[in-house]
Amino acid sequence: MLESPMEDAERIIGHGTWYDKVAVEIIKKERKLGRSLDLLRIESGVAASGIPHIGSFSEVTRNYAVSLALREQGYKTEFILFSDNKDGLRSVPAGMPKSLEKFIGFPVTDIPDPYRCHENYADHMISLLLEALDEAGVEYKLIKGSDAYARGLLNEEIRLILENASRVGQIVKEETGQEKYLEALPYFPVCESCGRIYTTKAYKFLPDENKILYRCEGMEIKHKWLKGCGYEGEANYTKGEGKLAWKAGEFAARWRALGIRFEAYGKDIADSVRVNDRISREVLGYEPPMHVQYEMFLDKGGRKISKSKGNVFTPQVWFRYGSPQSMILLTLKRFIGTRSISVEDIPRYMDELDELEDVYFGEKKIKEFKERAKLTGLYKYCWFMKPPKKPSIHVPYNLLVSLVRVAPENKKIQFVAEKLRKYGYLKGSPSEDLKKRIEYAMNWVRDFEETAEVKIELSEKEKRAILSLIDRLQLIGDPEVIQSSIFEIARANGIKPRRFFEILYMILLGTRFGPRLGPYLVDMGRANAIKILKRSIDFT
RNA sequence: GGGCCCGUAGCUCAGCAAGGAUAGAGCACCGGGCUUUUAACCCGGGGGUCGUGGGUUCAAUUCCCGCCGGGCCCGCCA
Repeated sequence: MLESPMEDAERIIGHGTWYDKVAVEIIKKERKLGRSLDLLRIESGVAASGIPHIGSFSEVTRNYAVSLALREQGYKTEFILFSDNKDGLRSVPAGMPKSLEKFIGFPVTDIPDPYRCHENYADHMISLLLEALDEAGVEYKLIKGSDAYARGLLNEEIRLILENASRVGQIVKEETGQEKYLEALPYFPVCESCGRIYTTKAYKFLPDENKILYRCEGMEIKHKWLKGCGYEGEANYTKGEGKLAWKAGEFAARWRALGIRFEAYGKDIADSVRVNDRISREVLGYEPPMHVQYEMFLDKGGRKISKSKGNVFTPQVWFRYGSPQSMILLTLKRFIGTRSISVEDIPRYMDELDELEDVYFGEKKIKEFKERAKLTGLYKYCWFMKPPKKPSIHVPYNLLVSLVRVAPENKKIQFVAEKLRKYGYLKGSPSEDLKKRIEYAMNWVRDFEETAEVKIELSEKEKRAILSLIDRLQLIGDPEVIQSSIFEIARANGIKPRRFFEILYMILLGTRFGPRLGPYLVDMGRANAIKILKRSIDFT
């Protein structure tokens, strides 16, 4: 039984992506619960303790895409970015100053910014992520954990959780086997004496005074014992003098306080989410948001990404070689499936985005309706529903790279543009977008394909040939004449032209091939070429 | 110990969510075109028991279960 195209069309949900499907499920669930649909909040929790990487970025884009899908279906949404800036520093991230070690155990919002450009360590870290999100066009409302606690946003939830601490402890034990919270309260006060947060153990709740009694005992962090200072004190939770334990109710508290209806999470925190779902339901009386679990990105390693900053694959690194939309494509096209990625994959995503654009603008025909809808939808989500009005010029990334590689240093863009015109990709002068693409390719070549000048062994015959080419170059400026001179010189010296070209390319480009040599020598500047050729003779 | 993911062309992978007709791409390989070298680019070609065994179905690469192989996460904290 075959479906007619029309019937097929009616079956497409939203824009045909699974984000649209998730949105439908959220609505279905909320209707069933009878909750208000006036404003649907979606949350993304972001860490502020390390350098934001591709995973942090995708955590946000994936949640954001769902909020857009809801909006596309006519609902009002608000996308919340919750910065976990009260988390303690557990280790010094690779590439950061060792001096930070003395702050291990401190809430990251209380640690000074080692680079002194932001108010504190957490603000510095989160600003790196926000910068990338802004460039990508994500619209969000930022809530810092420190503000939320200080303003008392979670007061009611904290009180409920502390009043029912034994129930919470029981849930944690049932779901994870961990018995810690059967004894300790699920709240970490900041030690008033030493300033650390993970070293304290909360042991008594005084509901009438909004206070929690604690001792600064110390705790095991990453297999190392972090010593406490022994101080005994009291923390007022309504003033933000501490925070809830992540695993034992903090998520749940946020969900209820903010009315969160959806939150996707990485599989690394699956246990915490499961615990929090139960706490939300059983202790706070709030049906938890719908979830989707996504897989992690793994670092393939490989290329040197950044010598100084550790080997973190950050959005900033991506933006050196590819557009924000190409990275969004990476994060949105699939949810499941652990993927190993590295910078080497960027060209593929750039090309794939171009292909999606072709489908979107009808330049590439896809017969099957559903397939077309899906790809078009994905493209729109890559632009967060604000796709360009006109298609851009699509040049395969590796073509740009090979053109840039051989382009003379001082006139890269003109050289590449001229070749592209010749190849039929370009009419007239390059657009801003194309220039940007050339820039990506330039960064790529500069960072990964910089060829050291190659020393090659030259025979006497070959040296003579190069010397006579130098003579010609000093006199002749016509590219075509130079081109034929190369053949003549090769033959005159008993060298096969093919071999001579190879030698010249090795000397000039470090490769055995290259662009048409006559024009190229002129493009790179004859004086420059002469200098390099002379040096090659001196080498041997 | 608990949980998740992957297995599709020589290689890297897409497709699988809402099952549908000869299963796709890039690289590699082979042939041709273009450039007075090469590369690039363009056209064409070969190459697949979709890991495996069952089940559901008119129909399974797609859904369900078992098995084999590879990997990841959690089991402190976040």
